[in-house]
Amino acid sequence: MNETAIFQQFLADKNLKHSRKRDWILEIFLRIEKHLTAEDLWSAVRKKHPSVGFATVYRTMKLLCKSGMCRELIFEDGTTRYEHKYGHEHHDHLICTECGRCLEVVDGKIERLQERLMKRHGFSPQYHRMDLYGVCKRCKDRPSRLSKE
Amino acid sequence: MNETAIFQQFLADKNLKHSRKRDWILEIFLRIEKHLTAEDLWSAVRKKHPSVGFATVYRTMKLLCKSGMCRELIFEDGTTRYEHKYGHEHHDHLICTECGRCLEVVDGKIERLQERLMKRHGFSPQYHRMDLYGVCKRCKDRPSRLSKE
DNA sequence: ATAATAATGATAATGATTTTCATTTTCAAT
DNA sequence: ATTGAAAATGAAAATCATTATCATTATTAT
Repeated sequence: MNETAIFQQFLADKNLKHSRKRDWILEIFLRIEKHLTAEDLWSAVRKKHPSVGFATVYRTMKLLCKSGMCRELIFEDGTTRYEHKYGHEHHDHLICTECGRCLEVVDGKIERLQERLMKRHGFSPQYHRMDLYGVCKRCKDRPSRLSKE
Repeated sequence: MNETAIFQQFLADKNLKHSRKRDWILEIFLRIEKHLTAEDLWSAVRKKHPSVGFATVYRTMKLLCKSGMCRELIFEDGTTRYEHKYGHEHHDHLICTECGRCLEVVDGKIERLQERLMKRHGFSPQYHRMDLYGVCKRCKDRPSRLSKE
């Protein structure tokens, strides 16, 4: 089952209705492999479908989250962004503080140690979030960086 | 040098003025070893000093952050909270999803692996944030939990 | 004490998100 | 295809946390 089918199934299960606008929003969300704000997504959607209001984008994103198609992330700078979840199971983030580039990474050893750390403190592990910040190679090598400092 | 002295020094260095209200806010912030919202802190301050307005609390928290006395954290639920920074150098969080209890932890092995992971991807590590969510022992053992599920 | 400047409280403004409500769509039953 | 009930929608208003404005008050160096 692909993302669209799963979302349709989710709507059916909840006795919600299928709609063309939700299709459009999901379609465009899936096309863009970035961490988008609701605003970002709305402007992308409007280009093709100017009739879609921003409230519908917000409402649809909540449904996409519930259906497992996306995940809402609040970053250190306070922005709320959405990332693809289906087919991107669990991962952490490696974020460049210069250009904002964001890599999805997983490290099995760290995952195991996190679990051990929780258990050592008497916790039953559920989930976690790990964001690692630094300067990416591209930015480090860029000569323009020197003049900044 | 203690927190108060450091803050006074910070103000002096920036040619900012010392004030009684800032003292009160810092004093009460330091007394409460919890992750407080600005609202939480304001109500704690008002109990002793009803003349303090909320804008002053917000303004003072910004200064406390800049002076290294506190750190602003945005949690998964979207709330912005402040934690003590001085004398709590770097740590990660272990959060109970039932009761909200929050432990500060550090694991040297994880720290080292995080650094390695970043370097492997060409990043120069700067800082990171790791929040581990689970159910704490106290909540796990509480019989009232059974009836909830 | 004075003058200059920063700090403050009350209030207005902001920005992101959510809610309301009148209208339009969807969908299942005819 | 038509209908009717329920859900979805857009536009505007409401909300919530936070920040900015501005007239007044407090602090500090002189």
